[in-house]
Amino acid sequence: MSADDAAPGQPRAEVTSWRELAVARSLDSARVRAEKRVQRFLDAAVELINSERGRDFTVQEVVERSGQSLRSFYQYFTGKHELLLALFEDAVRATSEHLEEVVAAEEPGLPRLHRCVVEYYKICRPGPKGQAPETVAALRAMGEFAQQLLTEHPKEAATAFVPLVTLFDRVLGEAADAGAIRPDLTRGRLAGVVLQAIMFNAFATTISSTLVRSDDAAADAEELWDLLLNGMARRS
Amino acid sequence: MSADDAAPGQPRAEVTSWRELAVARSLDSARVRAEKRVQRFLDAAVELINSERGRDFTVQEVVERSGQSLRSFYQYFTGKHELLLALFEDAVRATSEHLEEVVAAEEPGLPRLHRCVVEYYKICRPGPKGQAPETVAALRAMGEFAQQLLTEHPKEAATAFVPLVTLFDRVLGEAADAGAIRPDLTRGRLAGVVLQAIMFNAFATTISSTLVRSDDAAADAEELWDLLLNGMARRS
DNA sequence: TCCAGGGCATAACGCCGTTCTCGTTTTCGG
DNA sequence: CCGAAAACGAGAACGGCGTTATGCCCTGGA
Repeated sequence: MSADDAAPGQPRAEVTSWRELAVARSLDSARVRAEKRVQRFLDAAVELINSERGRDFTVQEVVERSGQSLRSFYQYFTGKHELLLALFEDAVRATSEHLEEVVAAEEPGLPRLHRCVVEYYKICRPGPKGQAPETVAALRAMGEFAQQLLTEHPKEAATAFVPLVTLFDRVLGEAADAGAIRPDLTRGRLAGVVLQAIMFNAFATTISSTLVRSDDAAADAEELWDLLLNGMARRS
Repeated sequence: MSADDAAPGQPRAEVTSWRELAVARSLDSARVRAEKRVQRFLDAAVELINSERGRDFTVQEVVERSGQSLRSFYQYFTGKHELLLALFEDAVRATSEHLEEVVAAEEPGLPRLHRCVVEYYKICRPGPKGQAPETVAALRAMGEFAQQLLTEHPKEAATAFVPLVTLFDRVLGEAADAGAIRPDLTRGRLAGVVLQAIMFNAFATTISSTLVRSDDAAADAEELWDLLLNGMARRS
């Protein structure tokens, strides 16, 4: 998938001969065409996935909506799994970029971390309220897939989550530098644990709906943040 | 499905005539037979589900392994979904009973809560180490289904989780009575949030495997407990 | 003995992911 | 502009799986 797979092994100086340029340009034009087609599949899938009865869309539907053919689909994706993976990676990337923008407005340290947690919670939480871009909203619908990916293909999952993990790790690092975070916690792991706690608590808000009921996403987000920050122990 | 659907609408005194007794006895015997058959299906499914390549077993396999027929299967279950639901309910029930036993040995309050959290983490965490009864171990393999259930059928999910939620709520209540828990947290919700945090962090340990790697389930359990209890904020 | 119901085996149906075939269109070097 | 090669579209076909339907056997009670 990478652009620079020209040299198949041999170490070679960066001779930019006209010949190579021509080849590269030819390959490039083919590649942009291919990428355009792939993108049409991805767009169609995104439309389907956050279209009310999403998530369990069929390959046929993607093909029809994208105005292409089944043959093309299997020429670009080895299967539905790979499409979902690409979708998920895009959603994670878009989400982390979105978070990056939103969070930049807060001052580094605890306020930024707070905003980060609450905003991510709101993105993951299902509900009609969502003016986020479609690609970001798609993340919501992929909770189930995320779970499956995390358990069945940990390697791929970890790769897909990299943008979000690094973002959280960075923001956590800023907060730690500001002296707001306990210094005895394992850095890298904390980001993952916090991310998971937010995601899955937002995805499934109803595990204790027999005891408590809530429709206030903002309040739930704050409560989760409070729990993550302060823990449940009574201060001594 | 219920046994007492004898009176189809009319209000009737509890006349225990011999006629009704006979009918009841006949129905009872039919019911125990039915329950035996259902149990055979469930047992077969449990065997399959924690048999290495579990989770995605087929209805045919369940039927074959149980030595019964497809027809019988669809006579007792409306579909595969219902089988999974029954399996899940059993797993939750068995797990909460198991936890109840283990936890009874600890003194009420924080120690019991700690044990509860750590033990539940170990049950949910995948891995070769598991001398827990089969029914309990089955819970591990149903992480994906739990997620699906939580998002697509919140009502059923909440019902299925009741035993675990009430157990955790009780233990949390004991700890709160002992003065170890912040009194300003919403009681019922806390149980659900804690349960979810443990479950999904145990199910998917690898979200940040690009940063940190760990094979020590006990240490991870303690770390999660520490985070839940004390939060990530530096003590003032 | 008879017969009705429960149960088994198996075929069949529909959905869906995936593969294959065939005929057409597009691309690209010369 | 041409011709070969690659890409593409439309749709049939295959296989797995959940679900339903059919036909036969075996048992148990009148």
